[in-house]
Amino acid sequence: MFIGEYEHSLDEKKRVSLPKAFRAALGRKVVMTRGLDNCLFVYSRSAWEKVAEKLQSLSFVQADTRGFSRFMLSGAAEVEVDGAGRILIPEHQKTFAGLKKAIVFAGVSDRVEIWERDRWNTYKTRIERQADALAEKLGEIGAL
Amino acid sequence: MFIGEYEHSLDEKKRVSLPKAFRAALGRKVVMTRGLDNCLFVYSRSAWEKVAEKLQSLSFVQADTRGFSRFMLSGAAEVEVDGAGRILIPEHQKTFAGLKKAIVFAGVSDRVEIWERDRWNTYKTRIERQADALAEKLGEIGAL
DNA sequence: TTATCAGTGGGAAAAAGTGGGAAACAATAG
DNA sequence: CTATTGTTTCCCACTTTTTCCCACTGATAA
Repeated sequence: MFIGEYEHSLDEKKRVSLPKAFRAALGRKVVMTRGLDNCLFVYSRSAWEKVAEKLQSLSFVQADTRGFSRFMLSGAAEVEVDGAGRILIPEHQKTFAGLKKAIVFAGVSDRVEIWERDRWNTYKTRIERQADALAEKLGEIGAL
Repeated sequence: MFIGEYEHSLDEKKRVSLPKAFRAALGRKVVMTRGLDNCLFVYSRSAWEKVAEKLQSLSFVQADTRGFSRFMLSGAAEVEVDGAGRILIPEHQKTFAGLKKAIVFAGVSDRVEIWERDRWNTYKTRIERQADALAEKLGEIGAL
Protein backbone atom coordinates (compact mmCIF):
# COMPACT_ATOMS: atom_id res chain seq x y z
CA MET A 1 0.00 0.00 0.00
CA PHE A 2 1.67 3.17 -1.23
CA ILE A 3 0.80 6.45 0.45
CA GLY A 4 2.33 9.89 0.63
CA GLU A 5 3.73 12.55 -1.65
CA TYR A 6 7.41 13.22 -2.35
CA GLU A 7 9.17 15.79 -4.49
CA HIS A 8 12.43 14.75 -6.17
CA SER A 9 14.40 16.01 -9.10
CA LEU A 10 15.18 14.63 -12.52
CA ASP A 11 18.81 15.16 -13.56
CA GLU A 12 20.16 15.70 -17.10
CA LYS A 13 20.71 11.98 -17.44
CA LYS A 14 16.98 11.44 -16.87
CA ARG A 15 17.48 9.80 -13.49
CA VAL A 16 15.26 10.25 -10.42
CA SER A 17 15.62 8.58 -7.09
CA LEU A 18 12.61 6.68 -5.88
CA PRO A 19 11.38 7.79 -2.48
CA LYS A 20 12.95 5.58 0.14
CA ALA A 21 9.51 4.68 1.46
CA PHE A 22 8.53 3.01 -1.82
CA ARG A 23 11.69 1.11 -2.66
CA ALA A 24 11.19 -2.05 -0.68
CA ALA A 25 7.70 -2.63 -2.02
CA LEU A 26 8.65 -1.85 -5.62
CA GLY A 27 11.65 -4.16 -5.76
CA ARG A 28 14.73 -4.04 -7.96
CA LYS A 29 12.85 -3.95 -11.23
CA VAL A 30 9.75 -1.88 -11.85
CA VAL A 31 7.45 -1.36 -14.79
CA MET A 32 6.32 2.11 -15.77
CA THR A 33 3.35 2.82 -17.99
CA ARG A 34 1.49 5.80 -19.36
CA GLY A 35 -1.17 6.67 -16.83
CA LEU A 36 -4.23 8.83 -16.97
CA ASP A 37 -4.19 12.62 -16.71
CA ASN A 38 -0.67 12.67 -18.15
CA CYS A 39 1.10 11.04 -15.29
CA LEU A 40 3.08 7.80 -15.22
CA PHE A 41 2.19 4.68 -13.26
CA VAL A 42 4.91 2.67 -11.58
CA TYR A 43 4.22 -0.95 -10.74
CA SER A 44 6.22 -3.61 -9.02
CA ARG A 45 7.02 -6.60 -11.22
CA SER A 46 4.30 -8.73 -9.65
CA ALA A 47 1.63 -6.02 -9.89
CA TRP A 48 2.51 -5.51 -13.54
CA GLU A 49 2.19 -9.18 -14.38
CA LYS A 50 -1.46 -9.07 -13.43
CA VAL A 51 -2.06 -6.21 -15.82
CA ALA A 52 0.05 -7.77 -18.55
CA GLU A 53 -1.81 -11.05 -18.40
CA LYS A 54 -5.05 -9.33 -19.25
CA LEU A 55 -3.51 -7.32 -22.03
CA GLN A 56 -2.03 -10.41 -23.65
CA SER A 57 -5.45 -11.91 -24.11
CA LEU A 58 -6.53 -9.08 -26.40
CA SER A 59 -6.58 -9.81 -30.11
CA PHE A 60 -4.93 -7.58 -32.69
CA VAL A 61 -7.77 -8.03 -35.15
CA GLN A 62 -10.08 -5.27 -33.91
CA ALA A 63 -8.83 -1.73 -34.36
CA ASP A 64 -9.82 -0.50 -30.90
CA THR A 65 -8.26 -3.28 -28.84
CA ARG A 66 -5.23 -3.09 -31.12
CA GLY A 67 -4.91 0.59 -30.35
CA PHE A 68 -5.42 -0.14 -26.70
CA SER A 69 -2.64 -2.74 -26.56
CA ARG A 70 -0.32 -0.39 -28.36
CA PHE A 71 -1.09 2.46 -26.00
CA MET A 72 -0.48 0.41 -22.88
CA LEU A 73 2.39 -1.82 -24.03
CA SER A 74 4.47 0.39 -26.26
CA GLY A 75 4.07 3.09 -23.65
CA ALA A 76 5.44 0.84 -20.94
CA ALA A 77 9.01 0.14 -19.94
CA GLU A 78 10.75 -2.19 -17.55
CA VAL A 79 13.44 -0.31 -15.71
CA GLU A 80 16.02 -1.41 -13.21
CA VAL A 81 16.58 0.44 -9.96
CA ASP A 82 20.27 1.38 -9.69
CA GLY A 83 22.52 1.14 -6.67
CA ALA A 84 21.51 4.57 -5.46
CA GLY A 85 17.80 3.76 -5.64
CA ARG A 86 17.24 5.66 -8.87
CA ILE A 87 15.33 4.83 -12.02
CA LEU A 88 15.84 6.04 -15.55
CA ILE A 89 12.86 7.63 -17.27
CA PRO A 90 12.64 6.69 -20.97
CA GLU A 91 12.47 9.65 -23.30
CA HIS A 92 8.98 8.89 -24.62
CA GLN A 93 7.58 8.73 -21.12
CA LYS A 94 9.32 11.93 -20.13
CA THR A 95 7.65 13.60 -23.08
CA PHE A 96 4.27 12.05 -22.37
CA ALA A 97 4.21 13.23 -18.76
CA GLY A 98 5.78 16.59 -19.63
CA LEU A 99 8.50 16.05 -17.04
CA LYS A 100 10.98 18.81 -16.35
CA LYS A 101 13.24 19.00 -13.32
CA ALA A 102 10.73 18.94 -10.49
CA ILE A 103 9.02 15.56 -10.13
CA VAL A 104 6.32 14.47 -7.71
CA PHE A 105 5.89 10.88 -6.57
CA ALA A 106 2.45 10.08 -5.24
CA GLY A 107 1.52 6.82 -3.58
CA VAL A 108 -1.94 5.72 -4.69
CA SER A 109 -2.83 2.37 -3.12
CA ASP A 110 -1.30 -0.34 -5.36
CA ARG A 111 0.72 1.94 -7.60
CA VAL A 112 3.04 4.91 -7.49
CA GLU A 113 2.36 7.87 -9.76
CA ILE A 114 4.93 10.22 -11.25
CA TRP A 115 3.91 13.79 -12.02
CA GLU A 116 5.51 16.94 -13.28
CA ARG A 117 5.32 19.21 -10.23
CA ASP A 118 3.28 22.07 -11.69
CA ARG A 119 0.74 19.72 -13.25
CA TRP A 120 0.45 17.90 -9.97
CA ASN A 121 -0.20 21.11 -8.07
CA THR A 122 -2.80 22.26 -10.56
CA TYR A 123 -4.49 18.89 -10.45
CA LYS A 124 -4.34 18.77 -6.67
CA THR A 125 -5.92 22.17 -6.08
CA ARG A 126 -8.65 21.21 -8.52
CA ILE A 127 -9.53 17.98 -6.75
CA GLU A 128 -9.22 19.64 -3.38
CA ARG A 129 -11.84 22.16 -4.41
CA GLN A 130 -14.05 19.36 -5.67
CA ALA A 131 -13.51 17.08 -2.73
CA ASP A 132 -16.61 18.16 -0.84
CA ALA A 133 -18.83 17.81 -3.85
CA LEU A 134 -17.28 14.47 -4.81
CA ALA A 135 -17.79 13.11 -1.33
CA GLU A 136 -21.46 13.94 -1.54
CA LYS A 137 -21.81 12.28 -4.91
CA LEU A 138 -20.09 9.18 -3.65
CA GLY A 139 -22.34 9.21 -0.61
CA GLU A 140 -25.43 9.44 -2.79
CA ILE A 141 -24.51 6.33 -4.72
CA GLY A 142 -23.56 4.55 -1.51
CA ALA A 143 -19.89 4.14 -2.29
CA LEU A 144 -18.84 5.57 1.03
CA MET B 1 6.52 -9.96 -23.60
CA PHE B 2 7.69 -6.99 -25.65
CA ILE B 3 7.12 -3.53 -24.25
CA GLY B 4 8.53 -0.08 -24.88
CA GLU B 5 9.25 2.32 -27.69
CA TYR B 6 12.61 2.93 -29.40
CA GLU B 7 13.69 5.18 -32.24
CA HIS B 8 16.46 3.96 -34.54
CA SER B 9 17.57 4.79 -38.02
CA LEU B 10 17.55 2.97 -41.32
CA ASP B 11 20.77 3.38 -43.31
CA GLU B 12 21.17 3.44 -47.11
CA LYS B 13 21.80 -0.29 -47.09
CA LYS B 14 18.34 -0.78 -45.55
CA ARG B 15 19.74 -1.95 -42.23
CA VAL B 16 18.33 -1.10 -38.79
CA SER B 17 19.57 -2.28 -35.45
CA LEU B 18 17.02 -3.98 -33.28
CA PRO B 19 16.63 -2.42 -29.85
CA LYS B 20 18.86 -4.26 -27.41
CA ALA B 21 15.90 -4.97 -25.18
CA PHE B 22 14.20 -7.06 -27.87
CA ARG B 23 17.12 -9.06 -29.22
CA ALA B 24 17.24 -11.90 -26.75
CA ALA B 25 13.53 -12.63 -27.08
CA LEU B 26 13.54 -12.38 -30.87
CA GLY B 27 16.46 -14.72 -31.42
CA ARG B 28 18.86 -14.94 -34.36
CA LYS B 29 16.19 -15.33 -36.98
CA VAL B 30 12.98 -13.33 -37.04
CA VAL B 31 9.90 -13.30 -39.21
CA MET B 32 8.68 -9.98 -40.57
CA THR B 33 5.31 -9.50 -42.11
CA ARG B 34 2.96 -6.76 -43.23
CA GLY B 35 1.08 -5.53 -40.20
CA LEU B 36 -2.06 -3.53 -39.68
CA ASP B 37 -2.19 0.27 -39.91
CA ASN B 38 0.79 0.31 -42.28
CA CYS B 39 3.39 -0.96 -39.92
CA LEU B 40 5.43 -4.16 -39.98
CA PHE B 41 5.12 -6.98 -37.46
CA VAL B 42 8.26 -8.74 -36.27
CA TYR B 43 7.93 -12.11 -34.58
CA SER B 44 10.36 -14.55 -33.09
CA ARG B 45 10.39 -17.90 -34.87
CA SER B 46 8.26 -19.55 -32.20
CA ALA B 47 5.75 -16.71 -31.90
CA TRP B 48 5.35 -16.71 -35.67
CA GLU B 49 4.52 -20.39 -35.71
CA LYS B 50 1.60 -19.76 -33.40
CA VAL B 51 0.33 -16.94 -35.57
CA ALA B 52 0.72 -19.01 -38.72
CA GLU B 53 -1.16 -21.85 -37.10
CA LYS B 54 -4.07 -19.59 -36.28
CA LEU B 55 -4.13 -18.22 -39.78
CA GLN B 56 -4.19 -21.72 -41.22
CA SER B 57 -7.15 -22.63 -39.07
CA LEU B 58 -9.17 -19.82 -40.61
CA SER B 59 -11.63 -21.03 -43.16
CA PHE B 60 -10.48 -20.50 -46.71
CA VAL B 61 -14.03 -20.46 -47.88
CA GLN B 62 -14.86 -16.90 -46.95
CA ALA B 63 -13.27 -14.36 -49.21
CA ASP B 64 -12.33 -11.96 -46.43
CA THR B 65 -10.47 -14.38 -44.15
CA ARG B 66 -8.78 -15.79 -47.24
CA GLY B 67 -7.67 -12.29 -48.11
CA PHE B 68 -6.41 -11.71 -44.62
CA SER B 69 -4.32 -14.87 -44.59
CA ARG B 70 -2.81 -13.90 -47.91
CA PHE B 71 -2.07 -10.45 -46.58
CA MET B 72 -0.17 -11.83 -43.59
CA LEU B 73 1.49 -14.82 -45.21
CA SER B 74 2.49 -13.60 -48.63
CA GLY B 75 4.18 -10.54 -47.24
CA ALA B 76 6.18 -12.49 -44.68
CA ALA B 77 9.92 -12.94 -44.80
CA GLU B 78 12.41 -14.69 -42.58
CA VAL B 79 15.31 -12.38 -41.83
CA GLU B 80 18.58 -13.10 -40.10
CA VAL B 81 19.98 -10.79 -37.40
CA ASP B 82 23.60 -9.83 -38.17
CA GLY B 83 26.52 -9.64 -35.78
CA ALA B 84 25.76 -6.05 -34.84
CA GLY B 85 22.15 -6.88 -33.99
CA ARG B 86 20.77 -5.44 -37.21
CA ILE B 87 18.19 -6.71 -39.64
CA LEU B 88 17.75 -6.01 -43.32
CA ILE B 89 14.36 -4.70 -44.37
CA PRO B 90 13.17 -6.22 -47.66
CA GLU B 91 12.34 -3.64 -50.28
CA HIS B 92 8.65 -4.47 -50.58
CA GLN B 93 8.19 -4.14 -46.82
CA LYS B 94 10.06 -0.88 -46.77
CA THR B 95 7.67 0.41 -49.39
CA PHE B 96 4.61 -0.98 -47.65
CA ALA B 97 5.41 0.72 -44.36
CA GLY B 98 6.63 3.89 -46.06
CA LEU B 99 9.92 3.71 -44.19
CA LYS B 100 12.39 6.56 -44.49
CA LYS B 101 15.33 7.19 -42.19
CA ALA B 102 13.60 7.53 -38.82
CA ILE B 103 12.16 4.23 -37.61
CA VAL B 104 10.19 3.47 -34.47
CA PHE B 105 10.18 0.07 -32.81
CA ALA B 106 7.20 -0.61 -30.57
CA GLY B 107 6.90 -3.63 -28.31
CA VAL B 108 3.33 -4.91 -28.30
CA SER B 109 2.89 -8.16 -26.37
CA ASP B 110 4.09 -11.05 -28.56
CA ARG B 111 5.31 -8.92 -31.46
CA VAL B 112 7.51 -5.95 -32.23
CA GLU B 113 6.14 -3.35 -34.60
CA ILE B 114 8.15 -1.22 -37.01
CA TRP B 115 6.82 2.20 -37.94
CA GLU B 116 7.93 5.16 -39.94
CA ARG B 117 8.40 7.82 -37.25
CA ASP B 118 5.96 10.44 -38.49
CA ARG B 119 3.21 7.88 -39.05
CA TRP B 120 3.80 6.52 -35.59
CA ASN B 121 3.51 9.95 -34.00
CA THR B 122 0.32 10.69 -35.87
CA TYR B 123 -1.15 7.35 -34.86
CA LYS B 124 -0.04 7.79 -31.27
CA THR B 125 -1.59 11.20 -30.79
CA ARG B 126 -4.80 9.76 -32.21
CA ILE B 127 -4.98 6.90 -29.73
CA GLU B 128 -3.90 9.15 -26.89
CA ARG B 129 -6.90 11.34 -27.55
CA GLN B 130 -9.12 8.32 -26.95
CA ALA B 131 -7.91 8.24 -23.37
CA ASP B 132 -11.37 8.38 -21.83
CA ALA B 133 -12.63 5.38 -23.72
CA LEU B 134 -9.39 3.62 -22.93
CA ALA B 135 -9.85 4.34 -19.26
CA GLU B 136 -13.19 2.56 -19.35
CA LYS B 137 -11.54 -0.45 -20.95
CA LEU B 138 -8.93 -0.35 -18.22
CA GLY B 139 -11.70 -0.60 -15.72
CA GLU B 140 -13.23 -3.57 -17.52
CA ILE B 141 -10.08 -5.62 -17.42
CA GLY B 142 -9.45 -4.67 -13.81
CA ALA B 143 -6.28 -2.74 -14.38
CA LEU B 144 -7.63 0.21 -12.45
C1' DT C 1 31.10 17.40 16.68
C1' DT C 2 30.91 13.18 14.34
C1' DA C 3 28.52 9.48 12.00
C1' DT C 4 24.97 8.15 8.97
C1' DC C 5 21.96 8.17 5.30
C1' DA C 6 18.87 9.96 1.55
C1' DG C 7 19.19 12.51 -2.41
C1' DT C 8 22.05 14.52 -6.06
C1' DG C 9 25.76 15.30 -9.45
C1' DG C 10 29.54 14.04 -12.32
C1' DG C 11 33.59 11.41 -14.35
C1' DA C 12 35.25 7.25 -16.50
C1' DA C 13 34.42 2.88 -18.53
C1' DA C 14 31.53 0.10 -21.21
C1' DA C 15 28.18 -0.77 -24.51
C1' DA C 16 24.83 0.36 -28.10
C1' DG C 17 23.97 2.33 -32.38
C1' DT C 18 25.73 3.88 -36.74
C1' DG C 19 28.42 4.43 -40.97
C1' DG C 20 31.54 2.90 -44.31
C1' DG C 21 35.20 0.13 -46.58
C1' DA C 22 36.64 -4.16 -48.52
C1' DA C 23 35.82 -8.95 -49.73
C1' DA C 24 32.68 -12.14 -51.74
C1' DC C 25 29.19 -13.02 -54.83
C1' DA C 26 26.14 -12.45 -58.68
C1' DA C 27 24.75 -10.52 -63.09
C1' DT C 28 25.67 -8.72 -67.52
C1' DA C 29 28.33 -7.23 -71.54
C1' DG C 30 31.96 -7.80 -74.60
C1' DC D 1 35.64 -17.08 -70.88
C1' DT D 2 36.89 -12.76 -69.11
C1' DA D 3 36.04 -8.09 -67.71
C1' DT D 4 33.01 -4.89 -65.69
C1' DT D 5 29.43 -3.47 -62.87
C1' DG D 6 26.49 -3.75 -59.16
C1' DT D 7 24.85 -6.11 -54.87
C1' DT D 8 25.32 -8.34 -50.67
C1' DT D 9 27.87 -9.72 -46.67
C1' DC D 10 31.23 -9.24 -43.26
C1' DC D 11 34.03 -6.69 -40.49
C1' DC D 12 36.10 -2.70 -38.39
C1' DA D 13 35.92 1.96 -36.44
C1' DC D 14 33.76 6.08 -34.87
C1' DT D 15 30.35 8.44 -31.96
C1' DT D 16 26.96 8.83 -28.71
C1' DT D 17 24.56 7.00 -25.00
C1' DT D 18 24.28 4.30 -21.02
C1' DT D 19 26.09 2.24 -16.95
C1' DC D 20 28.79 1.99 -13.01
C1' DC D 21 31.02 3.95 -9.44
C1' DC D 22 32.49 7.46 -6.36
C1' DA D 23 31.97 11.88 -4.04
C1' DC D 24 29.49 15.85 -2.36
C1' DT D 25 25.64 18.08 0.24
C1' DG D 26 22.32 18.71 3.63
C1' DA D 27 19.51 16.79 7.08
C1' DT D 28 19.12 13.93 11.24
C1' DA D 29 20.64 11.51 15.22
C1' DA D 30 23.99 10.04 18.63
